[in-house]
Amino acid sequence: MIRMTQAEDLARLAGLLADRTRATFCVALLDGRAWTANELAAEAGVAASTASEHLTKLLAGGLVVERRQGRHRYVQLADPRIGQLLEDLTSHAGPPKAIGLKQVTRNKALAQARTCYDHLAGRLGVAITDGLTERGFLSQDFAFTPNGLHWLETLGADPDRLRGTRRPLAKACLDWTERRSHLGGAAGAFLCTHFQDQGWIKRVGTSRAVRVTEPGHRALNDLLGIA
Amino acid sequence: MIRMTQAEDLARLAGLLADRTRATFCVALLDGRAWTANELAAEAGVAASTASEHLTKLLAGGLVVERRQGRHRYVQLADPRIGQLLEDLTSHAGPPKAIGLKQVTRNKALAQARTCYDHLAGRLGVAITDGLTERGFLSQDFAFTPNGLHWLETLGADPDRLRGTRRPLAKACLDWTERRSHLGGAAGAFLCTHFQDQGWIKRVGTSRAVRVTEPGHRALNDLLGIA
DNA sequence: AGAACAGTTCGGCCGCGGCCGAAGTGTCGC
DNA sequence: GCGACACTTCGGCCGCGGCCGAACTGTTCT
Repeated sequence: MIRMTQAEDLARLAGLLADRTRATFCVALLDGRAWTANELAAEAGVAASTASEHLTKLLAGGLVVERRQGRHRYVQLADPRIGQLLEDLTSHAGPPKAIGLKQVTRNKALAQARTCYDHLAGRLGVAITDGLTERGFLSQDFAFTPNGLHWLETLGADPDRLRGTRRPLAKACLDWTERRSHLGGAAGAFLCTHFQDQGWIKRVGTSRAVRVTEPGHRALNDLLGIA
Repeated sequence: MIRMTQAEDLARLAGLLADRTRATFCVALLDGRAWTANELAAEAGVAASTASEHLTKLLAGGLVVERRQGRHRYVQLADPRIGQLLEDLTSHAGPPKAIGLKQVTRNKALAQARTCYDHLAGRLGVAITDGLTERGFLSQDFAFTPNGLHWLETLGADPDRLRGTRRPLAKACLDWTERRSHLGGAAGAFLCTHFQDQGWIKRVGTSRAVRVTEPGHRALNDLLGIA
């Protein structure tokens, strides 16, 4: 019976998500960030030891990948396709009633513009990345050009200080609503906080979605040609 | 914490599939058929009482719908989208290695032409249905016209005998690779066996996929204008 | 009416798996 | 070096849930 194993595989995969704590981990990881084990433990409200065991299972199941770095264990979703699958599942998982407009528009808002850890993702994130590339500020391999560094300075950034940390100045971060890379790294984080400080974008409620304000639309158009 | 409930919903949905027996049920139901409780119990190798409990859970979870008929409880997937979701899951659930070409072509073969219980589904199934409709053999509401009955007789069928059973002669059966209905019922089953007897189609290995032979191509073109 | 059959409910058994705290390993910073 | 910290391993507790057989309801067939 070959089909038996198919059912078993399905059960095993589903079993990984069938636990409150592991599901909480996965939902958290949907933001695309790499989380540490302790952060996830706190998010789900369980002991570190418990979280460690769950992460080992998720890893063995291939849902997440890890990156050991010093005494930290960073974990993130293994593959954009896993993120897609999780989002499909959660969209079916909602309460049977009220499948309606709210969820859809909420998802649309997230796809439109959201934060990914500390920088901008979604359609807005890739639009910014495209704008930077078109203007010759960012090279194809996600490195800032001299012109790009100057542009950052005009916004009030100090490239040397941004580069002082371990963190790379610019980094490609994969986005699965767009299936393309957007700008992460120290520069991505700077732009996100700067845009917020200027009142160009506003967080929607407590979610990860953000909204571009009226002045924001004008500024982004002037700066990067984003309509 | 609103996001908590989201994780809980995900865990609840996954929990439905996280059991060997329920997963076996769902994989079986992927053929689109409505199964009785006993059939499913036999398929999974559990007692009828156990199957009954599982079906109640799947029903409550909205994964399946039931149709009570006499002393039978027919169960089938609630929605083509559920079938889609299950297929997505099983494609991720396979062994980590060998994700390659084989699976893809296998799925393509299934989408192309397959059996759905005892009749034909997939692209071939809907092509046959279209051919019957275009030639005026089948009405829009899936009933055979006088011409259609005569056509069945020319193939060697006995419409009166086919109608003798409880089973409807023609029945619409929803197909989720095509997202349209194809011909089920006694006539659908007759055509499937007849095509096989004539050597027009051949089962691929032990799977549900079928392949149209060379003579089959010619015959189907002559009979129903299927290229 | 009686027998056969499909499905359901209930009680009880059993094992799996999630949880924690305590103790242990490796890393970083002073 | 020492303490602080991130994480892991282990032992033990506990409850949930899957499983069955037995008894029951309701339908169909003769």
